[in-house]
Amino acid sequence: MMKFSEYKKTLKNHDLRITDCRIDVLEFFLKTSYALSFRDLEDGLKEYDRVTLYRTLNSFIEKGLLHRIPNDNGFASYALCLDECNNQEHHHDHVHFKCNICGHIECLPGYSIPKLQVEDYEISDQSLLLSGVCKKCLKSTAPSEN
Amino acid sequence: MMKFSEYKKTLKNHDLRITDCRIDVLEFFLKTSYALSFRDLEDGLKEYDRVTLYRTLNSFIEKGLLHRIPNDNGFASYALCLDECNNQEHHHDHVHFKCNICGHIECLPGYSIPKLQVEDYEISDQSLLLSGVCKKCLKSTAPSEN
DNA sequence: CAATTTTTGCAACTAAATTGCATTTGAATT
DNA sequence: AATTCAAATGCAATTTAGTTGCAAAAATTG
Repeated sequence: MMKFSEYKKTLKNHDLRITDCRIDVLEFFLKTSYALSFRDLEDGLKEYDRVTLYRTLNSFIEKGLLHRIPNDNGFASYALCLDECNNQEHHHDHVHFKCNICGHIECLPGYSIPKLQVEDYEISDQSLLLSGVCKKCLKSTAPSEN
Repeated sequence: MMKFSEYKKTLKNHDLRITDCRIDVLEFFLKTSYALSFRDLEDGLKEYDRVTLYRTLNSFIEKGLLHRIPNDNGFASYALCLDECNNQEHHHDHVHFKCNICGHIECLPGYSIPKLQVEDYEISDQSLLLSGVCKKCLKSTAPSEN
């Protein structure tokens, strides 16, 4: 499988040096369907120092590879940006979903935020967080119901 | 003026004991048009211990008097709930606005979020955060422009 | 493969938030 | 209004999150 060289290409495209840590972090995000918290990273990649993981997250964000999703519990999580993002510009008009059962946050790339006009205000950015029960948890909690 | 007894009533209605600190915190929120951070509280109410302020915020949230608005800078802010909220149920389908000039976050109670249907997901709550330039800052930064 | 720049890991540090506990205060009851 | 019990407060100590400085290691460039 060619994963490794794909990862390298992705990092290069975002103006990031190729290091073991960055490759592992990138892979972690790619193989996970939901947004990861710092804690998730720390638990999943014990071979790297906390500080290095913080710095990796920050450089990924700075270079447009990740975006930060603030959470009402105070712990932000992070998800891969769609291809539109880069070093210069970030576009995050997509919708996030938080499941109240499993707690995972995910991006809903297919959906975009209905543009709202607010009188007397100039709106340049918007972020929408939905919550409820996600696809997986719906299946596993009520399989017989319908 | 009857403020004081109004405050008491509000606290009682939310199943909260009446204390000096709670009255002052409630008043602070009522007299401020934007959401307050913990820091705002700490600076504005120096007569109380930080710990007490933390606990006051938490009990207000628990009893449905305040809601927490996560901020992308990591510092949440807090705003009074509309009347629908109580001990049992929280409804926060209103819109929040963050001004990139003054940094203040406010609720936009007149606006509600267009209901989004997402296939395979059960949506129970939604929160929309807009950002841009608020009414006040628009006026003060470009008074001659129109 | 040598030179230069960036990244990493460690230790120390700062700041935010929580916990335990003794004391004080609020409110229900007599 | 005095008594009682539960809840709230303040302080000290602690935990947790995140950052900074710096020397060593690794990555890029030519």
